[in-house]
Amino acid sequence: MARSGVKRRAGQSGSPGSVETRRALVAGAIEALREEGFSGATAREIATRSGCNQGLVFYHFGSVTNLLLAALDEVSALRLGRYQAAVENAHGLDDLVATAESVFEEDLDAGYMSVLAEMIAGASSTPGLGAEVAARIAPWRSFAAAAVRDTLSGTPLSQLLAPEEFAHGIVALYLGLEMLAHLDGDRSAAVALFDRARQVTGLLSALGAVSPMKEER
Amino acid sequence: MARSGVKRRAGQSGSPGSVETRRALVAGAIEALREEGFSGATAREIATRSGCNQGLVFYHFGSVTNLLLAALDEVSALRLGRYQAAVENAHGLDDLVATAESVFEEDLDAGYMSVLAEMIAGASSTPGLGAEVAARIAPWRSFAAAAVRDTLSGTPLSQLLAPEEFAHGIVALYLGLEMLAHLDGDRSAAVALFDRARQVTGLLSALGAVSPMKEER
DNA sequence: GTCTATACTTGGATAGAC
DNA sequence: GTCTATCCAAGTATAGAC
Repeated sequence: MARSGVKRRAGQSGSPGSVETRRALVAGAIEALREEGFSGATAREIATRSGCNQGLVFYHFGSVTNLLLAALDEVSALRLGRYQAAVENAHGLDDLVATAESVFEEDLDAGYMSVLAEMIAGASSTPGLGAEVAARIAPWRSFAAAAVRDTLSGTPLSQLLAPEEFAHGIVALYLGLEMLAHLDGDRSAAVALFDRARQVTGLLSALGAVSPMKEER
Repeated sequence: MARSGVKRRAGQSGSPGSVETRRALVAGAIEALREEGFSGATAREIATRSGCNQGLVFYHFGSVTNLLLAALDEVSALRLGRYQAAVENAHGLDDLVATAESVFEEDLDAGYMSVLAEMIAGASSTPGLGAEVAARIAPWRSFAAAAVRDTLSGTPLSQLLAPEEFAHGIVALYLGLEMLAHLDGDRSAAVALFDRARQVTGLLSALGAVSPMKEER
């Protein structure tokens, strides 16, 4: 129903329908995680959403957990690329916050952060899953740290805030905001917070605490 | 195994063992949510941890979901009381952050925030659960808002930060920090963040942006 | 490579004995 | 009020036909 495309005929010619099926399953897993949560992302649910058979989950991924991790990989890579591009185009702290807000809303719409949140929360129920999920979050932490470092470098704030610590806080805040927004289907509180943050950074810039860097280079 | 007490003999005298059993089940549910996550908090798992029979879950609470909500109620009331007491005893922004840190670590040790996080994440898989959980989080938001309001009132910062917005951010940050800390079993990043925050608030106080209020009244 | 059928397990929920 | 037994639905996983 929510398939991204019509499935190819099976066992045909040289072109492996395998790739198509794997894609469909991963897409279905993302959808299931997003809409039904970790405990609702079962092999049968995913198979239905993928438009393919339940047995294929195990043929291609060996277990539901592995498929969910593949889904997390997919989402993580996709979004990390998007964030990196967005941050690169942002000039100064002000613009960075504005960018953060728009990408946050993008995530909320597409439910990408939900996938992450569900996997983190679900990790406690499956032995070994925690480490796998943690490994997939590490790049996010370094990404956020690099962004913070770049933005603050050369400003007085860099003396006050350690990038790695700050980055961890940002990731945590994102996660929490998305969970709360998803819970009651109301993103207004999160949006208001971003707007307020922009006000504060605007003020900071005006006070000269933060120089609008990149565009002056 | 992790029972808080030995179970009383059943169907005895006038004193209702019912109360005891309900308590045990709620305690077991909290434990299960904390250690096995939402999807691992099954009737059988809870019953085992409670030291009582699986059928009693349904006799006393009608469904597993209802029991989990009762567990959330319990945890929420318990912790909200603790937070309120702690914040009342805190003087000024500095002390407030220090208090926040110690209570955060308390939560982490006892796994109270885990219960909340699991219920929020798990809400997506059970229709109607989201609203129930949201209703139980509302008091936290108001509490945090009141704390922010009290602390900032009369300071220049109160012009800049709206309590409700800020409070929402704090709740989200707490939630995110606890999820990340629980994921890799490492709270050091969160602790470092709190320490840094204390540094910043210390600096703010020194700059006179925030007056140490309550003790001057 | 995909589908159907099926074995096996676990979980929610109820009935009836005590 | 509690326990045992049991039903039924759902989930993981595998075997074998196509």
